[in-house]
Amino acid sequence: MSSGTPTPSSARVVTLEQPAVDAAREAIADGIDREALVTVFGRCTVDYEGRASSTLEAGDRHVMLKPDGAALVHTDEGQQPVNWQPPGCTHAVSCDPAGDEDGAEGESVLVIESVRSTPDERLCVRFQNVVQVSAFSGTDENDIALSGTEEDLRQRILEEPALLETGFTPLATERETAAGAVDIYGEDAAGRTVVVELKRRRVGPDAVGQLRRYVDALERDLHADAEVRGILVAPSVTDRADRLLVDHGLEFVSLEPTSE
Amino acid sequence: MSSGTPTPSSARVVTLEQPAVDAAREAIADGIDREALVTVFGRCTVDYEGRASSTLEAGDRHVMLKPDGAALVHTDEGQQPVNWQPPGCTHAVSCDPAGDEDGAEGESVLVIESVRSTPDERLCVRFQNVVQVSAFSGTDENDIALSGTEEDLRQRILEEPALLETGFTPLATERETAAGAVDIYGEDAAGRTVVVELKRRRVGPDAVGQLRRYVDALERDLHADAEVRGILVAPSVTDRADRLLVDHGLEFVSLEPTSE
DNA sequence: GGCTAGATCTCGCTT
DNA sequence: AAGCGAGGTCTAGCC
Repeated sequence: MSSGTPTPSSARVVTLEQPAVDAAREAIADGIDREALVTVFGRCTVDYEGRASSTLEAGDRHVMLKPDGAALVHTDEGQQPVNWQPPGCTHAVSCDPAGDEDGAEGESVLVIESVRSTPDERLCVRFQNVVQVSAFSGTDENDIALSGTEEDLRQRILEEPALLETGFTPLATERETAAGAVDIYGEDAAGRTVVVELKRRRVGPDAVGQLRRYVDALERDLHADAEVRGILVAPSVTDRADRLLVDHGLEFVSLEPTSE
Repeated sequence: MSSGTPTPSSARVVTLEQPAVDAAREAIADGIDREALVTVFGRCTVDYEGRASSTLEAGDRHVMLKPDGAALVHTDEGQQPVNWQPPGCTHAVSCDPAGDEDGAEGESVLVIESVRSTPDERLCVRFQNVVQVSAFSGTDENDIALSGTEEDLRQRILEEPALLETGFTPLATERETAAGAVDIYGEDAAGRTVVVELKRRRVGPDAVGQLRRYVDALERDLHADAEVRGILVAPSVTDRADRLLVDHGLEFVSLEPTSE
């Protein structure tokens, strides 16, 4: 399928600049129908109601509607969208009479709504001015390959258990306890039960609490005076987390997800 | 400053469709210089190296470069970008000889790099085909107004402490302990110290661990046999969290951030 | 659908 | 710069 020359992309775009409201509505509706990725840039207000509720007065923003139902409203700042809707929403576009101070005007505004249920949530973007509408179609067959995750750290220990400590033997991953699944369950050189909690980066008090719950649960499960060791594995810990570890008789081993 | 008619937006856009590599490079560089919000859609590969590392083979994606240094790479699926760079990065755009199988070709590809330090991180997007380049300029003076947050829940209780329980008296918010700041610190009708942990939504085991740490820390701080009550306030709790509450002698009060 | 925990979490705040 | 916790977190996996 692939040749020496780059595969010519089948990607397409339809772009409108400064469109009239109705032309914008049509282009957006068409893009949604064609399952394109639709973007709209212009001056708009944004209202959200659902798990919480929010309002945002007029400003120039970039709106992205994805064919899977996701919606994103971006300002010129921040990595995160100022408003959004998760995948699974239904996008709708329409024209409304301008609901401004002068209701008698013949002007109309472009309205984009993204709605979902469970939970009921609605995002409404009203454009006073549309600067650009684009509808992108393309293909993306490839998934991202990521390394340096907690899963990599787990693999590293399973392949070389001595990294944790000499004589450590992993017996299970995701072993279930009354408090939830343990990252690595095993035993030490002396045959004592070991619970290992993995974190890909420096950890704070939360991770200690997690490990503590697993150790407590296992000590009950395994009956009586069973001694269960809890080991937190991470690149490093904060001071407060370290104090908590000591207070609760838990241990720490410094390891990173990947070697170097 | 604002009149009866909608303020004409000063927002502008420069759009190129199917640009030659060098024209794309120039438009993007110019947009970055002008502190515009720049978007590029086309077939690209993406490489990331930093806190973790990732690679992504060719596909059609939407790239957004923000003037604050943020970079986002979106596919047609998901609310989250497949790759990104946080605000504070430096964006750079250039043309490279096509690094494909046939190195002798005169073709060149468009390369966008976003780099930051602390931690050292680099994102590199290589476009085989550029379908559209846009550079948006606009203004956004307004901040979002959000309600239904934990802060709203706090205000609700401070204004009507009896919502927690009859006779409750708040004494401080964000009261510092050895384990961190407590959401609400107060005392009950009998004069006993009360620690309140707030959550805007249904909570699991984590929140119980948090409350537990605060109560433990205060019992040590306040000396000896001081009895400290810990109350978790949230709309609801999971079964496992409820069991943990009971096990550790903690209490639960059901409250939502806003009244209906 | 709910529960649990991870994430290159991001973001804001405080030290 | 680091620590800490909130978030409309989102997302994946499992039950």
